[in-house]
Amino acid sequence: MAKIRSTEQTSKKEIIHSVAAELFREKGFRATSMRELAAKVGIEAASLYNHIEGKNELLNIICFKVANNFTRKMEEVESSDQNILDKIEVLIRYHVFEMIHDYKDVYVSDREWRNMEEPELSKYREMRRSYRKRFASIVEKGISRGEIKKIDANTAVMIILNAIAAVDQWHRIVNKVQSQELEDAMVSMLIDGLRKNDTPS
Amino acid sequence: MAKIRSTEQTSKKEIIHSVAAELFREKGFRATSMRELAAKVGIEAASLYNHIEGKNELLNIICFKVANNFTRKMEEVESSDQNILDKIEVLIRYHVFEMIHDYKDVYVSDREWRNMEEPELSKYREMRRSYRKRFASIVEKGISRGEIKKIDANTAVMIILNAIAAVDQWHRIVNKVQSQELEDAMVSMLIDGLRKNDTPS
DNA sequence: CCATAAACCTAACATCTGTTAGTTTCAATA
DNA sequence: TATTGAAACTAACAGATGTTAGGTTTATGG
Repeated sequence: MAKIRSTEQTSKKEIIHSVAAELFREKGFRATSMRELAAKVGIEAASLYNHIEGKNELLNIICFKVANNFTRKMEEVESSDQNILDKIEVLIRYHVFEMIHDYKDVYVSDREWRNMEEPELSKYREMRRSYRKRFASIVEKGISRGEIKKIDANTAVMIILNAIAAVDQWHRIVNKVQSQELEDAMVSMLIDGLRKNDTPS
Repeated sequence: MAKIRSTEQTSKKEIIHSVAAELFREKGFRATSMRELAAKVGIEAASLYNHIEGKNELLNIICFKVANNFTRKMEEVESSDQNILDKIEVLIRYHVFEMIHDYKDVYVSDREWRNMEEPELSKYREMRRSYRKRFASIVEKGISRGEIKKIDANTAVMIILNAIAAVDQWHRIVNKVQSQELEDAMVSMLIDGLRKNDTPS
């Protein structure tokens, strides 16, 4: 049917999405042009539109894919019967895992979501808000049960999420340090930061 | 000399810089147009050029102002004779302080510096790299002295800096929680996360 | 081997971008 | 009151942007 009907394993559409995520991460959504994206894929800009709807769609798909993953995990954690600090540890480890295995998309969804347009923008904002709220609820339960030191739950969640969140140097560090070691360091610092000090110095 | 020779206290140049920082923070550097900036200042786009050199200059000034502040503080801390955990606490408190009192600029310098052009871009990158390296050196000394748990120093610095770094919700949280309370929560979580557990559970 | 249709191309559009040129305005000064 | 000069304006530039229109290539199924 076409020059390359459907490439070996990954379709051209997938390639475009992957290259787009890479460029969005590297230069930002606004700073990435369709001509640049096309060039990196190996075709002309106009040809992109045989595979995708437009530039905005590329960003939308990235953002909602990531948001859905985290929402799904949150539901799983909420319905488990672990104690609070274990729940938080599971969430932290999941963030690190996603960061390592889906780096480009997680980074882009975290830094470039503002560039979405309505109505997707509002929907994404709401998912983000909801996730943080549910995370904070877990922390608050931990405080009331005495497992977690008295601290503002929203602040704690903000600290945790940002600590893990997108860093341009993340992948560089992953290559130096073992990813398992990184995950443990993250958990160690953040969980110990939450834990109530039974033996204050 | 002119319609408004020099406004009450703040010059028009200062107003432009302030509005620019606000827009850059809210929408990003690339997504902010000179016409939009001008409209918010209350003049035409071309009139901006009576006060500033261009769009890039606006970003350069913001980024280097912030970078210089942190570099200065780092020198101060390095030459003090506090113990390691106190040094780190001072740095964390300074980050929080800057974040609260110079929110827009700190946020922009953290998220939008990529949009600078050479040679400023390289210079800024180097300042950033240097700051993190010096921070990591402090952490490493803390580890070798046994004040800090064994942890990869670069990872720890990355966690700390990102935990504090630009959050869109930062100022909203500041309004709810007392800023002093926020600072203490930050220090509590991050310092306890570093501290060596003498009494492991 | 021909019809098909996906995938590519070139050309162009309308709009937005940062910036410059040249002109006008007007309060302060001489 | 005439001169001055900062600060504003209008108009326009040159280039980049996302996207569309319309024609061409190419591999395949009948």
